[in-house]
Amino acid sequence: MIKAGGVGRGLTREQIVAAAFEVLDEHGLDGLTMRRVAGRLGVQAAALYWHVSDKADLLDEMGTSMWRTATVPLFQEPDQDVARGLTEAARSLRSTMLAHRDGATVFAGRRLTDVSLIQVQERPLAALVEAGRSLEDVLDTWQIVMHFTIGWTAEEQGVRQAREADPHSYDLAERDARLGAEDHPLMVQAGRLMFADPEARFESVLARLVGALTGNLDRRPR
Amino acid sequence: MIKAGGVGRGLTREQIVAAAFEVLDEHGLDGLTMRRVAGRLGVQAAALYWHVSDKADLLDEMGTSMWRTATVPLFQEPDQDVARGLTEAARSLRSTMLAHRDGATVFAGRRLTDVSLIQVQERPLAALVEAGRSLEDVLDTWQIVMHFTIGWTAEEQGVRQAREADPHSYDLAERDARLGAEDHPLMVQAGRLMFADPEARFESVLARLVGALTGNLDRRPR
DNA sequence: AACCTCCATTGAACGATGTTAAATGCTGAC
DNA sequence: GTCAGCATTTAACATCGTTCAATGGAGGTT
Repeated sequence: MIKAGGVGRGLTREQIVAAAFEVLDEHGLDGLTMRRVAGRLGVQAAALYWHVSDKADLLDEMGTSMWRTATVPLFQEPDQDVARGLTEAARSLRSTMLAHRDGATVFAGRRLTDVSLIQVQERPLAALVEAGRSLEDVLDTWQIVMHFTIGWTAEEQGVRQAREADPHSYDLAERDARLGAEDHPLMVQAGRLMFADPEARFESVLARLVGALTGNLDRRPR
Repeated sequence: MIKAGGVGRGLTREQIVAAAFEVLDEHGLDGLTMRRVAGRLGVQAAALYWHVSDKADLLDEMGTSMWRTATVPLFQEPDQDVARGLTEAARSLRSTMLAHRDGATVFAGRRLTDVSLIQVQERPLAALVEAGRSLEDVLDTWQIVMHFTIGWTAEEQGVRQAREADPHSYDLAERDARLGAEDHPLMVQAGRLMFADPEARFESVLARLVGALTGNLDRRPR
């Protein structure tokens, strides 16, 4: 039997994770089964358990992998501009989550164990501290932006995928009717805002958040 | 057979949801099975499917229920103080999620369908708008705080439960060793900050966020 | 070249899960 | 007292994660 890697010699954890992402993108999180992952590698399901202790272990590794690719840009020389550094990090995290079906859900639930991923944060944090802020301050800012980005993207992706599956599901007129449009004018208008051009809206809200957190004194956005 | 409700008359969706929460608190999200929920009601698993179309449907209903109790305080006459209104909402949401095992995970993943829960937001949003802000502005603020709270609480609860299961798992000394303490002084110090008194830390970060979002912008024209 | 050892995978099975279909019981209206 | 239809049971299916003994094979040793 020819192995997917081509080289033929035993599986690796990375190959399994890669195959798992392919299955995820194709069948979604509910369709991500050990047998399917194994099948894609030309192997029986039980073989995976030599390299991976659990399905949870595999999912953790997937989350870790996403965090790894999301933080790659942060390895570049740290940005002196605090606001821009935060913005870049948030953008990168969002796009890595959006790159995979159910990516936000997979990422959000997992616990990242790999120490190197914690170590990654040393440099960007140091850059912020050097900019004259306390560590606690920097930590708060960092975590606020990260958590906001994860939560935001999770919802954005949920809406996206529900729309792809059934374009009718977020139909505005129907929403208005269900809502009782005349009694809830604000929510009607809010629907217009929330479901239009997610890219632009994320950028706008992110700019607002980062601006508020870093003190947008010299900022004249756009 | 005596029904759990006591009245004996057919099951209700609410009873099922209540039983599901009991199972959730006792066995966690992984142990939340249809048979166990049914068992707690003195009923066979298949009986649930008369009232509930799916397990996903049940989970959605659970999320909706949590959102409902979280927004109860917002029904009181809307707070004129924008900052305090946001703070109250965030606190309420966090404590509802913490009230159930894996509560944050259950809540975060779900899609809320019940229109009344969207309608709830009309009043607090109106209060904010009346305070002289644009709807878009208010919506951004609201969503930032909500998403931050969800993401933050999910992580907080993850750490909490991991510690309960194995107090060793977040041991600081061990963490330092794994990290390479001398090479990552900031992350060492960060660990001290992050894992101490979650209650106080949430309050502090929330105050910081709400302050940044409302404080300097309150009087500023958009 | 034959042996042996150990790593990696197979084959087969187990229990549990979500879900469905038909059969059955029960209740309230007539 | 009969009947319709709502609600539940019984029984089964496919599939899932996971385990375990058996097996294959590659590489070093003799």
